[in-house]
Amino acid sequence: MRFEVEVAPMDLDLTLGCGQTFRWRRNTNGLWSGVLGDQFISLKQNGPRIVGEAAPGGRCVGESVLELLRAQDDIGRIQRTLRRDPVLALGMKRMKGLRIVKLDEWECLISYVLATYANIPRIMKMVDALAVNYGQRIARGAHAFPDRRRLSKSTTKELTKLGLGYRAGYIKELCELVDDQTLHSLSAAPYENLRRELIELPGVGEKVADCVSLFGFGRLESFPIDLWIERALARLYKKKGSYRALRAFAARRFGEYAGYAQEYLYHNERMHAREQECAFSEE
DNA sequence: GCCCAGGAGTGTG
DNA sequence: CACACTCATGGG
Repeated sequence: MRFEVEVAPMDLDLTLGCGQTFRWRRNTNGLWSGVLGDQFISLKQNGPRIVGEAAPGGRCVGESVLELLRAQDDIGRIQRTLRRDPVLALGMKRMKGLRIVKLDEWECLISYVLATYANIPRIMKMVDALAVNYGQRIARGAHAFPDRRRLSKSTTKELTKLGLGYRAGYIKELCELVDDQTLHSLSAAPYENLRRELIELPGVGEKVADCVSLFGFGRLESFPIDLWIERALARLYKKKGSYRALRAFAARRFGEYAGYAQEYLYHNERMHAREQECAFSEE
């Protein structure tokens, strides 16, 4: 079933490829494929339109894609707000098509617990291993991300063997602790409460809680600070310090759209490290 | 082989 | 509060 949605501004390669999400792959033709719910989906950008394809009978797939890509975000307004920061104002326009994604809460929580102290290729491999081994098989040999019930069937030993390392125990504990009711109630919680409750979960510290708040629960004021963001803040703002201090700095400086500022800085810093085109520079 | 990775947990000063 | 150490492993 073919569908078409409009999202503007939009850069599909940046949005799906910058390391926010771990289950979307791009082939050499620029076709992205991934899974939303129990649907295997292919996406291709055609200017302001996203042309997609899903298995026959897939319902509301277009809506799922609009949600994933946060089509309702007013990027113009967000960038006008962030432009008050002179560093971001410098090159933010070039990243207009980079959007924060909205992931499934459970998948996001598990994914970012796996993401601790691992690089992105490895995270993709771990998440994929969970899907292949415990997720429901769907179209074209693809697998849905396993829900709590399915993932509970795993053992710590199996998970370790799949390459999760010390993260295996956290995943087992999360299966016991986090049910749909928990996620539902967290969805309705104010950001600070959500963050506090996430941090109480095993394997979830401040950084993971901020990622899950941002990408899983859609809280745009969240500002996850990983090694790249630490470097960006030190290089571009001469700002160093504890997580708490950096977080307070970001909240003051970037306000309600700190999440977008974070994603711009994160992407920019990685490009800078690769000595590729980067928009923000200290000079 | 070496260094690094979208860190967290625990213990100590 | 700030450090220091451990955890387990694949990717570049």
